[in-house]
Amino acid sequence: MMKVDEAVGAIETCSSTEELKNTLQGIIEDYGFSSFNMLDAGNPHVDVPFYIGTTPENWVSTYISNGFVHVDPCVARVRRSNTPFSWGDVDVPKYEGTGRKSGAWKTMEAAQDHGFREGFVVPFHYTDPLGRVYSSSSAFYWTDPVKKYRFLLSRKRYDLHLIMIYWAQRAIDIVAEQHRNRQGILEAQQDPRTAITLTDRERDVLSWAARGKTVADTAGILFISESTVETHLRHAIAKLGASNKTHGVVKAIYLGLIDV
Amino acid sequence: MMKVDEAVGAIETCSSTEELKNTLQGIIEDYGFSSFNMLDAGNPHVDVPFYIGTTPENWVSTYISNGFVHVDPCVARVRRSNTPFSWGDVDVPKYEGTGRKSGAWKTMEAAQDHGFREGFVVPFHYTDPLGRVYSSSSAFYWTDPVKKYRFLLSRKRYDLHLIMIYWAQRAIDIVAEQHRNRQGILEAQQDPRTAITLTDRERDVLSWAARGKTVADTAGILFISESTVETHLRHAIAKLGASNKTHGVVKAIYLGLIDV
DNA sequence: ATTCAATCTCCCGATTTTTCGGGACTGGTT
DNA sequence: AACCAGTCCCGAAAAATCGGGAGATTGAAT
Repeated sequence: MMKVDEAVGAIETCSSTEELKNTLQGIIEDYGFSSFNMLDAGNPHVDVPFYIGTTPENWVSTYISNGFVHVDPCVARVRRSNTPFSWGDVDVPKYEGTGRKSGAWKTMEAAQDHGFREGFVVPFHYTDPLGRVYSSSSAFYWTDPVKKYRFLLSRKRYDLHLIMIYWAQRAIDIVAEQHRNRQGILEAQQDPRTAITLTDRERDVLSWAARGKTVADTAGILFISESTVETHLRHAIAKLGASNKTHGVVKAIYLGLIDV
Repeated sequence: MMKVDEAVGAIETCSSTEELKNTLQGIIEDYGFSSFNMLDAGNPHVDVPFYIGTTPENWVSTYISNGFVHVDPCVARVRRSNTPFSWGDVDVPKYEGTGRKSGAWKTMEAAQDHGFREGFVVPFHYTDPLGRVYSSSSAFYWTDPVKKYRFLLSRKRYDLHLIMIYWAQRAIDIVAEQHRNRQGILEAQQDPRTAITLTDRERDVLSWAARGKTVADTAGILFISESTVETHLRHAIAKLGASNKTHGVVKAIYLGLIDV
């Protein structure tokens, strides 16, 4: 079996989502899983979130058409958790044999019907270069006897976690890069000669401006006069080639010059 | 040397922050590091963030009294990254040899002065059970020759990453539990990502504002009166709970409501 | 020791822009 | 009928922008 650092190395050399998908499929088959998928779990109200995976088409379409994203107990847990878990460990409100089945219950039942006896889910929370936060859910699907799964997991749980973290990261990077290339937002500024450098104070006033503070507020916070804040702000806006405070703040954020 | 799963096992049995601290100190000494710390890196405007670590008291006080939290390039990188890195790989705005030193440069210089030759930083982004998102920065400090560090890292980088993830998680869990006991249960807030819906026009005016356009500019572009643009802007700012145009634009970007 | 450039600090006055509180009319949808 | 999105207006107060100027401090280079 492939070692963890070999697996991660293989993942990190991938340059397309297709390649990435095949690489991971190879790795997890090694461990005994049948397929996997990874989806953006950030927003419960989106019907068809971002998705990559190798699970059979009929399972994907069942999942989507039944709106399981909204009720899947695994996805719900992923949003509030950081530790990997098995399907078997998720507590689904017991079906009492009477009344209506809960959405969570239906989801798990449908997975069983598709031959998935167990699954290993890895939550991954991450920030993009703008500092925006996302959550993703990755699942490995198991079709063999559960007993074998238990044995595997007792020994390889951390390996799987680590591999999935690096895989998810790589997937995000590739998608983000494609998006950047399509939109052409952030080129140009790579040349160190033209690179913009703000002073500490300029960054300070921009950061506070980004948080909605007025000049007067910022002056109070930084313990300097309003005139000084205005001066820093003017210099920063000029350096950034922006046309006003709002534009300056947005540019600074996109260039990674300030955090908010 | 302790195996990874043993280390993680040891971490997961800890029940107090003190115990946790000692456990990790033992583990990293095994790897050759001198000390470590972990701090909340959520936002750059907090003076004394949550902190646990074993770094010498004089380094901690230097770090705090100089306000390095605000300018530390490692912390800045952690906020927008998910992959571990070494201090040596952080690009500090080159010191041009003239004028003042930037805060980032001063921070790295001070670390050197305290005998830290290298460091390994692990970002960790996580959600608590209420769905709130945090970022933490963990650093392992190295005082031996750098060459030995490079060698260690080439072989143990993933082990260190994994250990730190589980450690950070355990630290958060313990602190959260103590906090709950003291303060009672905090109510979960609505996820702002799903709660706010802007109308098409509101998004339009915000997008143009993000590009630096004034109300008059936007009115010309959208072919509507200035009054209308103002109205849309006011509504958008109110919906976003922002305090002015700049704040509104920043919030909208972070919530993924507008693209620029 | 001197010079130099960058940074940080502060002020003035005039103009432009934003912000805030109202209100009002239209055209769809539910 | 009620609601929402979109459109438009008024007036006054608050804030930002612009283009100057100017002294203090700092760290590096000659």
